[in-house]
Amino acid sequence: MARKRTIDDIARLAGVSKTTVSRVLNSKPDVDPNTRERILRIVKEEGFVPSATATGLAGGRSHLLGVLVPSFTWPMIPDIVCGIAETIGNSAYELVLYSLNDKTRENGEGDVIDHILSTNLVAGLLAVLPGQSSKFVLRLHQHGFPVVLIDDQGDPPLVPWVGADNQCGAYDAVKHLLALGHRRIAHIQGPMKYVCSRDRYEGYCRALQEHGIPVDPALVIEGAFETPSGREATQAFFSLPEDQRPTAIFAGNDLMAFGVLAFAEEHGIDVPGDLALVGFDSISSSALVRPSLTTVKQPFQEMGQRGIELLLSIIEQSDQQRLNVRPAFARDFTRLSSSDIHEPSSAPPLRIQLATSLVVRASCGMQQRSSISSV
Amino acid sequence: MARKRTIDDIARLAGVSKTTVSRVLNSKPDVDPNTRERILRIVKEEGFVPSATATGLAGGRSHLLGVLVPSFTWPMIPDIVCGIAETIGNSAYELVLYSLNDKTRENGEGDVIDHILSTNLVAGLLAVLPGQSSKFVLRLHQHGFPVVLIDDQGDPPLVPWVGADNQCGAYDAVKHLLALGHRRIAHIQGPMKYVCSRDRYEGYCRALQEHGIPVDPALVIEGAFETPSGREATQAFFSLPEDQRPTAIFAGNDLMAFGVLAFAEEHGIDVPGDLALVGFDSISSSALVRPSLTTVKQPFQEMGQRGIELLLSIIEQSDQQRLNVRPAFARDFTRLSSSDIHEPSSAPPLRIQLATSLVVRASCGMQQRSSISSV
DNA sequence: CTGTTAGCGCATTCAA
DNA sequence: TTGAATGCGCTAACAG
Repeated sequence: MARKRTIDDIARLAGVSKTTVSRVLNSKPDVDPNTRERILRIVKEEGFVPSATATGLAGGRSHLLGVLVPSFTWPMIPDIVCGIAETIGNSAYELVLYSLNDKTRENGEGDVIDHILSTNLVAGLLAVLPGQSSKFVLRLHQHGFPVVLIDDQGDPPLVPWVGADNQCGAYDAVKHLLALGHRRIAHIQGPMKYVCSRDRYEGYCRALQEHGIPVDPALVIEGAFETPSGREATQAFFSLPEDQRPTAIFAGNDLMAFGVLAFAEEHGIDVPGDLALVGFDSISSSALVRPSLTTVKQPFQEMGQRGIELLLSIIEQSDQQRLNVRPAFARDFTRLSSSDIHEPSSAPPLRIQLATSLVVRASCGMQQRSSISSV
Repeated sequence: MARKRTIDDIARLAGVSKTTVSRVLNSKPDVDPNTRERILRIVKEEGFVPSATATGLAGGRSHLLGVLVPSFTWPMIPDIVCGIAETIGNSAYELVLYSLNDKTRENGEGDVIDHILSTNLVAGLLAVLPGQSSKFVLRLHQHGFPVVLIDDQGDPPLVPWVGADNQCGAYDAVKHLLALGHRRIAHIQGPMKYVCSRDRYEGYCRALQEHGIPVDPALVIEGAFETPSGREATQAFFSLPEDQRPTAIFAGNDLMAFGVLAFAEEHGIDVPGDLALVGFDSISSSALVRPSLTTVKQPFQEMGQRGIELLLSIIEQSDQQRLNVRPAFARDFTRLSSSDIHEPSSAPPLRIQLATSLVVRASCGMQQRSSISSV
C-alpha cells in the first residue's frame, strides 16, 4: 500500500508541469508522445490514481453515478443491481446507491430526488422507479440532468428508458397456454398504475383475441404484485360457478403466481393437472417452488447493463454541451423558464426495449390439453 | 428545484462571513446564538446543502461510506444491504457500493481494496468478505483505515466485526433434531476456509457430544455453500449401507439444503418422513420450497445496521485522533513501519455477535420421532 | 506543444 | 465572537 500521491508528485517525477500530467490523464490531444509515455509509465509505477473528489470539484463533473432503487425486498433488484455494478466496475465511475425507505416510499420520492440533486454528488441517475414516481425523474430530465429509467417506463414515455417488452412477453405466455388447449385463461394483473402491468394485460388480450376468445372481465383481477394478492385473486376465480372457472392462470408476476400455488395447495387443486399456471419475471425462487413455475424471463442483468451504458452516453453528450455553452449553466435551475427547457438532443429520447423469453417448467404440464387428434 | 446555492450565497444573505456560516454548519461552539439561528433559518429556507465534494476536499474527510460485497447472487446480500442502506440513509453519509466481479473474485480482492483506498473516496469500508480475503481488510485496519467486517469474521479475529453466533445457531439446530429423536444426524459443512463454517461444525459437534453421540466422519462432508454440493453430499450419504445412513441432515446453509431436497425428490425419499432436514440462513426461498425448510435465521438486516453503526463510531474516533495529531498523517502509509502501527484505541477491536433463531417449518416433521411414550 | 494563472466550494489556520 | 487568508487536488482558461 503505497503512499497516496498527488498529481504534483507525478509532475515532479516526470519533470513537467502538473498541467501536462493532467492533460495526459484526460487524454487530451496536444501532448508530445514521448512526454505522454513517460508520464504514463510513472503513473503506473507509482500507482497514481487521481482524487475523484478533487476532479469533481475542479472539473465540475463527478465520477459518481447515482442508482436509485425501491425496496430491496423486490426480488429482481439484486439482478438489476448486479448488471449495474458490473458495468460501472468496467468504467471509470463509482456507484452511489440510493434507496427508498418506509418513510420515503409513499410520497417522499421527490424528497429523495431533491436530496440527490442538492448534494450535487452524482453525474447522473439511473432509477428503478415504477409508476407515477417517474414524474420526478421526468422533471430532472427536462432540466437537463442525465437520467435513465429502468424496468417500468414513465407515462407518457418521455424519459430515456431501458426495459423489457412486457406486451410481447405476456403475449407469448398466453399463446403458450392457448397452444396447450386452454380456453378459459384468467389473468391476475399487476397494479394498473404501472405501465408494465398495462402492457402485460394488453399482451394477454391480444393473444386471446387472435384466437377469437373474448376477454372475460370475471377472469381478470387486479393484484398488487405480491403473494397474498395472488392467493386472493385465485380464491375469487374459484368462487365462480364450476363451468366458469379458469383452467389456466397467467399471473402478472412470479410472486403472485406463488400465491396461486399456495391457494391450490391448500384446496387440493392439482397444478398443472387441474390448473395451469404461468408467471412473469423468472425470479430465482420460481425454479424452487413445486411445481416449478413456467414463467416469462426478463433480462434483468442486461437491463442494468444497458441502463448504465445509456446513462453514460447521455452524460458524455451533456458534458460536451456544457463545455460549449457558458459554464455553470447546468447547475442553475431557477432561471429556467419552461421555454428554456432544452431537449438533450434533437433526437427523440433513447428507449431500449429488450426481448423476454418463455421459461417452460412444470406448472403448465407438457402435453397439449384437448387436441390429441392434432398430434 | 431551487438553484444550487453555495456557502457564499448563504453568507451574503445572512450578512456574515462564510467562515461563520461554516462554523454554524459544523456545530462549532463559538458563535453568537442569534447569528446561529438566523443562519440556520436561511439555510433551511434556501434548502442549502453543502457540497459533499468540496467538504471532502477541504476537510480531508469524506461523507461517503464504502460497502464491498461479493456476488449479488448470494441470497443474503440484499437483506444485508437493505439494513446498510436504511442506516446510512438516516445518517449524513452516502453509500458507495463496490462489488467483486468474475475477474476480481478469485485473487483480485486486493486490487479492489487498493482501488478503494487509492481513490481516497470513502471515509471507511464495510466489507462482506468471507474467508482469507479478510487479510486485506486486516491490513487496512492496521494502518488505521476505518473498517468493519460483516458476516464471516477474520481469522484470527483482529478486525471489528458484526456477525451471527454461528456456533449457537448450529447447536440449536442439531438439538432440535436430537429432540425429535434423531441419532444419526449428518452435516454438510460449508467451505472450511470460512470461519463461519467451522463455527457451525463446532456447534454440530457440541450438540452431539452433549448427547453422548460420537461424531461419525462418514456423516460429515464439506460442501461449497451451493445447491449442487448439497445434492452430491446427500448422494454420498445414501450410498452408505442402509443402517449407516442418516435419518436427519443439518445443512450448512439453505442453498445446500435445497440440494438435499432435490436429491430426495428425485429418489423418492420422503422429507421429513424418511429424512429430516434443517438449513441455515433462512433466505426467502426457504419458505417456498416443499417441504418448507426448518432453518436457522440470521438477522441479516440487523447485521447491516449494526455494521454501519460500528463503522461510523470508528470513523468518528479516528477523526478525533487525526485532529489531535499532525495533519495528513492518516494518508501517509509509506512511512509507517510496523512499530508505528497503532491500535485505533487501546480497547480491543469491537466485535458484535448477534443471536440466531430457529425457524421451525415442515422439513423436520412436527412430532417426536421415537418417544411416543414420553407424550 | 507547454507552462502559468485562477479558481471549484469548503474547512481551517491565524489575527483581529 | 468574528473575518481574512490559505490551501485541499485538480481542471480550464489563458498565454507563451
